[in-house]
Amino acid sequence: MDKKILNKFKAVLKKEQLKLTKQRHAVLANMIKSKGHRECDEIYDQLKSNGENVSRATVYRTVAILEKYGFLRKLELGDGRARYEYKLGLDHHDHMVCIECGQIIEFVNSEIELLQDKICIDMNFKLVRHIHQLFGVCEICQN
Amino acid sequence: MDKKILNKFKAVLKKEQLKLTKQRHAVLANMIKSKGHRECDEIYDQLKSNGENVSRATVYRTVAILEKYGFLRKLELGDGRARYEYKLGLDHHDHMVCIECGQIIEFVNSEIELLQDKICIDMNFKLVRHIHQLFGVCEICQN
DNA sequence: TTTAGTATTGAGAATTAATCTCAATAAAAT
DNA sequence: ATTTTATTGAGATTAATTCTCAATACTAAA
Repeated sequence: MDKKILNKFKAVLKKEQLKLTKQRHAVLANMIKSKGHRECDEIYDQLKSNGENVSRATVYRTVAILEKYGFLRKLELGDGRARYEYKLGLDHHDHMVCIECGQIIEFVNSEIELLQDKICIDMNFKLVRHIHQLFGVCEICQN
Repeated sequence: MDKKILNKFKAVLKKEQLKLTKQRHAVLANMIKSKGHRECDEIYDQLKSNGENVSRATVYRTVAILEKYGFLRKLELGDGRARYEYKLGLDHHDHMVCIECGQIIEFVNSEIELLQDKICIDMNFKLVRHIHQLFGVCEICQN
């Protein structure tokens, strides 16, 4: 794992009086390696098949820590399962979701981001995070 | 209940070979009356305490129909419970959610809507619905 | 490096929103 | 009024997630 990331993780853990365990390391490493929009069970299965010993409960717990400290972003796509994507140091984007095939497409629009910030300033709302998801039919599924 | 709305509901039901039952009427009437961002259990409890006989299962079933045909909008605020708001004939808005007190504030921004439409056109994505939620700390909770 | 102190883990139970089942019932069509 | 068809309700079921707690693994201090 990249040393900078690992050091940041160590720093966060120390600050919060948490310990760096094999399991936590494995979950973070796995998220960094296979970028995507991933369910906990998927992460769990993949670690298992790599022979790494991590329980489902620990995956859930770790992913929550990683989200809290900005390593991961949690996505709720409305199908009852949370997804996580690695985000540390990457540019912000939002998501389009195809309601036919489930494909997730990323989009970026800085104008929208600016307008969003402005709304929050105007309404004296301290923005922490946001969700902007477009649901519809992707190019492929339209044919 | 407003006659226009009722007639539209009747038309939808007929087209889908569904029947207009006391229960369906009660759920719709309740949603129209008490506008807000409502959980199914809340709707259920309120109907119960009004002496109206509707089961939890029927509330869930009815709310799904009403969403499908544009009477209601479903909100997923990331707390694992779906909310519904009455929307028929009302202007579109999105939501800010205070992560301290849970308050839901509505906001409107037509510029963002336009940009959003443009993105979809550019990417050849047929937009059906969208979610745009801002999570942060509201004015009151900042003090 | 050993020990003492504290946090973490895993297996399975518990929780919880939402959905499903199916016999009894109610609405619509004839 | 009768027949046909959809709906309802009670409770069982599902499925994602969280919880429990004894056994285990990390960390810091001696």
